[in-house]
Amino acid sequence: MTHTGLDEPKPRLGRKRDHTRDPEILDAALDVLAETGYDGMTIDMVAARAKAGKATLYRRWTSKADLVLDAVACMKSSGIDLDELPDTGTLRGDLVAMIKAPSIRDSERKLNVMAGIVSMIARSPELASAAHEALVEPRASANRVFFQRAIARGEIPADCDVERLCMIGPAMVAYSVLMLRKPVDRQFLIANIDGIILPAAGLRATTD
Amino acid sequence: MTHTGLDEPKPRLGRKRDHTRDPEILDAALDVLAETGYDGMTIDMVAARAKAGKATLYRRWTSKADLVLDAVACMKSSGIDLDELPDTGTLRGDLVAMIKAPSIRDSERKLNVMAGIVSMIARSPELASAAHEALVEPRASANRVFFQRAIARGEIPADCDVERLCMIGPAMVAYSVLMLRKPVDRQFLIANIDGIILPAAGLRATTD
DNA sequence: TATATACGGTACTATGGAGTTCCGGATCAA
DNA sequence: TTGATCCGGAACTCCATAGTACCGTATATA
Repeated sequence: MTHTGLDEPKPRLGRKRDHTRDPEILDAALDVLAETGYDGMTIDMVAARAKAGKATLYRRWTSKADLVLDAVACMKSSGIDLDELPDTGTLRGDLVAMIKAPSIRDSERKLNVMAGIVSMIARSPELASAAHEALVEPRASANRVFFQRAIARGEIPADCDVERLCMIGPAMVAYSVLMLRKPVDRQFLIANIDGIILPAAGLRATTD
Repeated sequence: MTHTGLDEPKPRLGRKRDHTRDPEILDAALDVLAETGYDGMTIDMVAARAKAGKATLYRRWTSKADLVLDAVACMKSSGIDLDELPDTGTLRGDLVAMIKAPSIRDSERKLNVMAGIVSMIARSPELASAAHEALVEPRASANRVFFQRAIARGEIPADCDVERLCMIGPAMVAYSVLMLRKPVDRQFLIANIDGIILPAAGLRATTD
């Protein structure tokens, strides 16, 4: 919700800027970004999608790059809430509990946004870290909690390579969506958990 | 090496087209593609890199899209040779034998090319299938051979989900390079084999 | 009510790159 | 040698889009 637009100075007179529209505009930008990629996206498209004037966009963001950076950064606060993670008592239960229709749609959208900016990322460290914070880190953090809980419970060995285990799910989803262009479903995610992640964590066939 | 350029009709008179330059030009296109992405790449860049004239490129390919499509398709014949796969007698041996410095460089280049065209792929089915054939399928095919051999030997269960197992390695590499922007090394790949792939295939700690 | 600024919308300018044309020189066949 | 076609290179046209300017209108303060 917070963004880095140039909205700090408080002018004294005249009509106030309608900041309630910022999220709508950023959301429109993300839609266009996911559909056409960074270079295919035009400011006119975003303005039209948000039913706003092009000048309005340039009043709030200095450039296309600035708008995209802000839009990507603002995805951080959507989706996974680290304070409300499931806690089912088992590693498998926690991982499965993360599979919900809205969560699948959310991660698919994030990946399409990622697809639209990957080629930029190599040339823009700012965008790279924004994308990492907003698209990669949230899900990795959630997984980290689950695996550390499982270690604390003695459910899996303490010398597990947690960072590597955290990658498996996101890596398989990203590969399926971006490389194979195959949308993921519940069955795919469950099979990843039971067929790859749990065995890699040292757990054999599920008894959950 | 074979490409889809417009080189069929044999003109009768005058100087012949120097087809030995085609691979150099396509290779230059791949370099630029990997460095700047599809939209960042200009025909002038490719021509300059290949020390060729822009007109020469347009004599051979009808458009930028055509050139890129051909360049991507031609990667198919580089890298993995399905007729010369290692056969060490164990699944782990085969997988480890695929890890070689040139192979790592090759797959890193392929992934950077992929990064440069992902956003196009959603809108160009032709490019999508070319990329799949050249960048995704070769490695998956090699892995398929290894897992099927292992099943035939009775080394791993016959009801293994081979397609899913084939994805793990490429998915982890792609995630590391594209999402985490972390180049892979031998240690990373070995850890993936021992920590994820073999356990998922039903093999416990390595005895190889 | 008067003033200042935001709004959505349209018209404009400036820039960069796709694709074309033309050049002098090189290389083939006859 | 000649004529056709290639080559690398440079100069060009054309178009899309980033970014700006201005319109009439809406909404805030004073």
